[in-house]
Amino acid sequence: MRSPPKKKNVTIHDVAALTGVSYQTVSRVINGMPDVSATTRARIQQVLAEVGFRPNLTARQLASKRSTTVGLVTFATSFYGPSQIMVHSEQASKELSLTFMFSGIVEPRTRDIRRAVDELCAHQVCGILIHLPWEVDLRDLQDVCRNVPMVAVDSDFGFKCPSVFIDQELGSRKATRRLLQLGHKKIAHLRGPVFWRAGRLRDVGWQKELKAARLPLGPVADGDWTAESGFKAAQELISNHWGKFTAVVVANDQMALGAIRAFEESSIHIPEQISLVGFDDIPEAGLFRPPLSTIKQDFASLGRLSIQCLTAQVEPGRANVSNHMIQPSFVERESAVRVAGSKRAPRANPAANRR
Amino acid sequence: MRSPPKKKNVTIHDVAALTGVSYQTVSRVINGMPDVSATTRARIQQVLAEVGFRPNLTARQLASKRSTTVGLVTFATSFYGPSQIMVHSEQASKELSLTFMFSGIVEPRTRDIRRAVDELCAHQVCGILIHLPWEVDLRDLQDVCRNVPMVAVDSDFGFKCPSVFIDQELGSRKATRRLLQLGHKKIAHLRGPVFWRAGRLRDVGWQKELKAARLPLGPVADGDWTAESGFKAAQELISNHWGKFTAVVVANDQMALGAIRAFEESSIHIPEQISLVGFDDIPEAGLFRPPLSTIKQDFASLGRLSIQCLTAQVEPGRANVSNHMIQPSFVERESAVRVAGSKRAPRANPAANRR
DNA sequence: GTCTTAATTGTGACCGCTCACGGTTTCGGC
DNA sequence: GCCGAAACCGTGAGCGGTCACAATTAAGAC
Repeated sequence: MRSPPKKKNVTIHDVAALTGVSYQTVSRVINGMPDVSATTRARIQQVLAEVGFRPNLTARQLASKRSTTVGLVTFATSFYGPSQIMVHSEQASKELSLTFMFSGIVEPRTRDIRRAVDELCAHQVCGILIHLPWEVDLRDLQDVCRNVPMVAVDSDFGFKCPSVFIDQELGSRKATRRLLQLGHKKIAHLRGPVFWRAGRLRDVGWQKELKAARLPLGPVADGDWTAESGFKAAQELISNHWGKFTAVVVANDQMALGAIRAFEESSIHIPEQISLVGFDDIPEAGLFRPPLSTIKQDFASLGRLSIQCLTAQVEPGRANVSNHMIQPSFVERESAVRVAGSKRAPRANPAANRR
Repeated sequence: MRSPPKKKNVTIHDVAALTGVSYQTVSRVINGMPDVSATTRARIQQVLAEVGFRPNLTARQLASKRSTTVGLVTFATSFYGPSQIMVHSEQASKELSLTFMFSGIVEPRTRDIRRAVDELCAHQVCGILIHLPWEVDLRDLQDVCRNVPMVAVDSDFGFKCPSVFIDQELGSRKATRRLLQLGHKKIAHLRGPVFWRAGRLRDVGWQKELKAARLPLGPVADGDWTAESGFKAAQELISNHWGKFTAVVVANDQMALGAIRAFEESSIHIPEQISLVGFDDIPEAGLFRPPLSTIKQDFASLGRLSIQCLTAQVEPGRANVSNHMIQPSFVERESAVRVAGSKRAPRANPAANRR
């Protein structure tokens, strides 16, 4: 499991010997410090390149007590959101030339999370990104939090912590609102799991938007984010609540795919009979039948802001517990149309939005 | 960018002082070494827990010249395959309690790859996993390869290197073969980009299987893995090659989704008129309309084998340039059926395979 | 020419830990 | 009562860097 003693790497002492200067001078040119004459600097630089010197970052980290590594702990990486977060925060850290350490956890139990955080801390990361899509109470992790800079990425633990969110509730409201604009009055909801933050907040958004419009809540069915669960939930809606809705807000695009299939199997036409809007805007959403109107989350910004929020804690102006909030946007396609018998025609040319 | 001097962490010297023993003794109990009396061991262990001691892995790594970190460099993480590889190799490394470092690259140019590898080496990883879906010639990276253990994950550079593959060609042959079994004689191919290894090999597999059956190659159209490109490619097939195929092997499931839509827009029924088989078995494939018959790749095994292959290089029995090959499997659903006017009925009950 | 100052370069200590030994005890055996 | 082997515990060095100085040299100033 552990690698054996390495074949020797070249060290600054080696190049110092080769150049006939002291190791400190070599260190200076490596770090671009002043106080080295142009000629020796050039000489050293040449040797550096020749021997392919690569600084030992663990040694540097140990000596300098500074780190250029960030860690991410996350969960459920097989889903679209978490995996997007992973990819984009890595990219963002790369842009700032930070190395990226990743620790996935299988079950969001406190001890597993603590283990992941500990592992990262043991490696002396300069900060930790945490994305926990479930709503878990991590108050007993608060001590760890104070020990190392961290930011919650679209996650909410029981305690205050610098964080950056995508406004799930707003996204869901936008979805519902569009349906409202299209004249729908009876709007159902295919929920994600409500012990997921996103699941709960999207549910809340749907509710609030309907309440704001002084409309009753439509029927609800639950899923688990998968297409299969969307299929089943839609069947449930059909058999138990048929006639009680003309549109449905679906918690994510995969479930929407399953739902579309369920409606089709019951010979219910989308969007003629039932309008549908999804959430996520996965790359395939534009090629569903019909192309799916949905809510787009800007994960690239999320990643970038998260890293910025982290580095901000580390640099001069101390930890301003900032709470960024990113607004998702509505993407119009063809799965949601004006309710039958309503006046205005649906806006937008959906064909342009296939992708 | 770099974190400032940390607030002091507890070190083995601290706990040594607290317990009244030498740092070496503390080190011994931390590492579970013998030669410590049960009583002092217990005492130290207690203090260890009390102060929440966390060994500084960078220091340990530096002193011991051993590492427990593996690195992955990869590309195009937004696609299904690469992201699966990322997730599963992380899980596999976690199972062996190795820490996972990740370095994505934006463009598979030699210098970018070299930079990523260098970064990982600088962090003294004990080995590197490389997944490069493009076919790039990395022979001038060979020197680096010799410096640190590495394994190619479903990738082929210009030089010999321990590696583990999924047999793309076989997968494609299996897809084609099934279509053949169903009586199809004119089989088209919606290719992925052929500068991707998987794209090329799947193309080759399709060709070889047809040749083995002494059948002519059907028409071909190219895509770029996206659903949108599959849509366009299928349109091309329809307008330029209609009548010249009764089935099509599609290079991945996303493209298949697009293709299905294209056929449907032209009022061509799947599978009654055209049979289709995809590649990847993405979680949604079972909810396509019709549910997609496809080829499943076992990424979990790929990840596990990759890590094993890495650690094998590090441990006793030296680098046997092993080339594992994982066989993908055919998943029967409903998008491929017996060609019209052919005898036997299609096998398997597709409904059972929805997910 | 000597002194001051700035520009270079070198030295010792140390980061937190491991490694290879070197000391003490303890205790049974004769 | 002495010896030797366990069993236990401690010491010094060093991993590959950085940091805070000290030391040397070069360049001006008078």
